[in-house]
Amino acid sequence: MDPNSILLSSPSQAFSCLAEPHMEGGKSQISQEVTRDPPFSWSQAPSSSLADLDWFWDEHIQAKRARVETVVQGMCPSPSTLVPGSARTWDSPRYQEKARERKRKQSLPVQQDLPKPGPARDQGNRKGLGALCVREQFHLLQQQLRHLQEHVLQVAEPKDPAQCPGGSEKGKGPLRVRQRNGRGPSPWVLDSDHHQGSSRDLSGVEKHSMSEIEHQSEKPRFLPLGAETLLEILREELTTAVSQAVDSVLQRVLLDPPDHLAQPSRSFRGLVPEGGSEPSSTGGGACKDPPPLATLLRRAQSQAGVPLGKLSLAKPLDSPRYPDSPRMIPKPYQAPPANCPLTVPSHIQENQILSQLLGHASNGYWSNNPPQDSPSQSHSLSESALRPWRAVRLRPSALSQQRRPLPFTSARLEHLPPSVKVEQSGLQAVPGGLPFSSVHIQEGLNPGHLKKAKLMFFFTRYPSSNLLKAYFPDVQFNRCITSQMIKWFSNFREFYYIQMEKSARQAISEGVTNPKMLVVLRDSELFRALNMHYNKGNDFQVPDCFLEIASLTLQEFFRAVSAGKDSDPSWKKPIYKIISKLDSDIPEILKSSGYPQQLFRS
DNA sequence: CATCCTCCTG
DNA sequence: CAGGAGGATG
Repeated sequence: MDPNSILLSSPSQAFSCLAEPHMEGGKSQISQEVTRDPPFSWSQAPSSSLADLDWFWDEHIQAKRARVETVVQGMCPSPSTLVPGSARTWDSPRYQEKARERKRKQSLPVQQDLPKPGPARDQGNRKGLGALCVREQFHLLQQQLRHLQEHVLQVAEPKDPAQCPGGSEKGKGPLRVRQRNGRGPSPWVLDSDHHQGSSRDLSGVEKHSMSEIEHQSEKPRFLPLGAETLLEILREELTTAVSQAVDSVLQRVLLDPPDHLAQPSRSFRGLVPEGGSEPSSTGGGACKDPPPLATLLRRAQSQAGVPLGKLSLAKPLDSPRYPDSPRMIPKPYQAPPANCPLTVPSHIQENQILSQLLGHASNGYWSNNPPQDSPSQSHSLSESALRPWRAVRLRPSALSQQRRPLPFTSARLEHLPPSVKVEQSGLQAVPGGLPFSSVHIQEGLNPGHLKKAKLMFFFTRYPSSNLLKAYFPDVQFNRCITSQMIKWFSNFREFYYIQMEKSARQAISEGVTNPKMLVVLRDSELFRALNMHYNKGNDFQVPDCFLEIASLTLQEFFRAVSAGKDSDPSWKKPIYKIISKLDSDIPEILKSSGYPQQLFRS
């Protein structure tokens, strides 16, 4: 549908048709629109509306509106001051809306089995073929472990036993240091060229199976504080690194035959045997191809970098500050090598993985500097005071600098081709009951899981239960747990959509007419609200693809409301449907079993 | 019948 | 966020 076709010269105009008591006219118009909308045929408008039903729906709608309204008003105290004519938009005349609303005929359980074009759908797992590969991978890992161990030993060597009475500081010291060193590449490697020696703590590592590393908890008592600290760090890092690496390798091997290295997507296309999941056409893409909006996205994408001609609306907003560019500076996670992660030989990747993991949080998602956007935040503060709907902004030229939504740095961590989403339930179930991935399965869900789920929401709004199982290997799934988690996402969605609708309406009340003008930026009100909700503490770098989805959602709401679709009781359904198709792949880091804990130390 | 989704409420 | 209702789907 051509966005321009729904553009209205003024927002008030958009709503005037609702406000005016054109009962008949309005109704037919709506139903027409709906019916001629092929993709959303489910929102068919049964034209049979009884008089009493009208009344019923009037109240119903009123209630609903009131809800949103209160929310909006909380943020937009005096919209009328901005656009005089728009004040009455969806506010005052809401009774008069011909509540042609028929029964809550909302079909479309949206997600359900919309064959998620996404990679993350059910994949068959191929066992057996990978045995050889597994071996190979293990060798590699072991070698790497050996190297690491060498470093460890060097550092671990007791310098002067007498100096260290005992690890009184053990609790805090390591943690502090770890946080400090969190980013850089293996810190200890740098200054560890001395001290040969052995700590019983680590000497046995190699002999035991990897998973046992975790159990080697006794710590060398007589190490100098520095060494002890390093040891502590190392041990933890190694534990997570190894388990993660092993997990990934296993997953890949189990799910993907050896030929996966060269042609990831191909190898999987043939695999998707069951689950009605259609062979993902996305190949390597993160955000799957969104059929409906693909063009829109692409357009936006192609527009990026092209100086927009008339941004008269935006300019006033931005001019007070610095030019847009600073805000657009690529975030840390715009990893350069992310381009060709899949073509890299696996062992290289393996190395990178280990070093990265050991380097801790070198995947750009973790922002150790919470005030990441501090510069812009300070601005937006004052600015938002002036502009209630700061949430939306004209599409800046630099938006979506890296349009390919999935070039996260973490791609380097991603063994699996993006299109390969492990959909099996955890690794515990690995054949042969490998001792690895000694995940401490626990009964219920803890706050860590909730937090993780929220972060996952940045990538997937409609996760399947299988996906959830795959990403929470340390959770013993049962009906209850599954439902609860699904409920979580449902709640997330609710909040998300409410925010979107709110912002869209605000934009409309501000006189915005072109949906393309609406864009969610990191310093926008909307973003802050979302970030606050899903990423309290800011310890995660919100992926750009989420911003794009958010922008899209916003635009869709804008269009719908502008077109008066919101008089249809199920007017949101089409939007839900669209959004449900735009789930992205979730980076591997989020899958690691030990993940929740890692969050809490930051 | 089971599962999931939205909406509403507390 | 959890519960529950009502509806859709397979």
